Amino acid sequence: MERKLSISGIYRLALYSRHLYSLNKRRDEYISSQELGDAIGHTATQVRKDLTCYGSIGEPGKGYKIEKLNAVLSSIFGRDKIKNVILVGVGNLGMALIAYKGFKLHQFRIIAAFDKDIRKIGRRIEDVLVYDIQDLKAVIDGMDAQIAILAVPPSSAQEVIDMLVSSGIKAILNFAPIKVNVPDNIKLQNVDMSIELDRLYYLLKNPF
Amino acid sequence: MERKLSISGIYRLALYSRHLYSLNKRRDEYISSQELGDAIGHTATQVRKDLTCYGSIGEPGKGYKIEKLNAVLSSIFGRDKIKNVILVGVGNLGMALIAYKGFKLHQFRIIAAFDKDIRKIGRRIEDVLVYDIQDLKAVIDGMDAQIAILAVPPSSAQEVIDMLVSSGIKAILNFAPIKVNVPDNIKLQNVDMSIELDRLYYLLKNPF
DNA sequence: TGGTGTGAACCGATTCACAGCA
DNA sequence: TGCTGTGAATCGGTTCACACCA
Repeated sequence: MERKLSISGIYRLALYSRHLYSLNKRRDEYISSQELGDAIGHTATQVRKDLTCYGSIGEPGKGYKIEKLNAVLSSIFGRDKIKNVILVGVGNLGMALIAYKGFKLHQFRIIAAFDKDIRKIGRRIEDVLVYDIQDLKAVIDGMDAQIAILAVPPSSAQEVIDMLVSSGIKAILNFAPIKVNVPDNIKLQNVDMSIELDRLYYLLKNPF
Repeated sequence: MERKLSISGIYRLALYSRHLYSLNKRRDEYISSQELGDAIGHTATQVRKDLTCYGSIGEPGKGYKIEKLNAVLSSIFGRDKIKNVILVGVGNLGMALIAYKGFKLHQFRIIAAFDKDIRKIGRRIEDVLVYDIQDLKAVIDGMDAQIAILAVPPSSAQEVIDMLVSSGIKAILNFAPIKVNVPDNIKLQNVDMSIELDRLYYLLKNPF
């Protein structure tokens, strides 16, 4: 049980886990690092390096026992339990996120939404109730939610982040295209969709 | 005009560009690598290294002339012109993307949307007309669009990608959580929102 | 003095090469 | 023979240290 997994290693681990999920019903008992690598677009060596972080799961000459590997990865990503998530910002993006099937598929469940717009508060979107952002702390107090998705305009992002942190949220997925600050002990992941377009445009204009 | 910019370097360059935008009206004529670095969360050295890729823009003892640096970065990211983008998949996410202000802000404009659902075809969402995906090639033939945003379910992602490629699209921003294959000359950028949650969950459970 | 530009050193991640086990 | 596990080599990106310029 080493502790030597790069940031992109986590990414790959999640991809391995998903791939195993997708071939759940397959008859083969084993999968090789080569096949797993091909499936997600990485080298066999890379796969083996990543996987040895969690002990010697593979068997020389045979490969990785699918059931066993699946169990290990599922445990790492908590696939066996439902993970509660809250959403702040019920605009277009927020609503799309509530409806997004991908979260449910991986056992993430949005259990509450928050907004500051009176017209939205009290509404129910796909079973998710929208609360007043002012009641954030009170509402999530009894809920076991450590992760928040932030889909508010850039102008109020930092303010809401501070509220989340003081309400006990431990990890934030931020969609606001702005640099926000969080204390060291809070995990932050930014998704900036328009900057991805910038990158594509750059690659388009600067071929190499 | 070196050609030595890492993949994350492009990212940072876009951030520099945005920061300059945000202080457009500032009186200072110059900005130092230190200040620019602080603003986006990187070191001054990193900023200087990144910027020298595009020639000696800075002035020793003074810093970078904002106007000049802004012009260089704006040119790199085509901030001066409107860039046409098409969207495929008008579900919840697709609609949210059409409404997303961030794209407009950076001069990306969605000029056409496509879906295979009869009920959606012909509708107009925020000025964007939804076409039949079957008509993809014919519709975009006269349009100057090289970038596509893909927001379809995983099951049809690869099929649509192939259509996009054969219709002349050169870069794709893919929101479908699945590994898709494109020819070498096509630029691809994946955004997988649920895998970001996986990562956050991992960081939460494996503090280091 | 204050700040850029840049070769050299460093460091972390990936790849190579191969020992060892079924 | 086939495939894992892993030290060693390599690669690329970041940081350091400093020459140089206003």
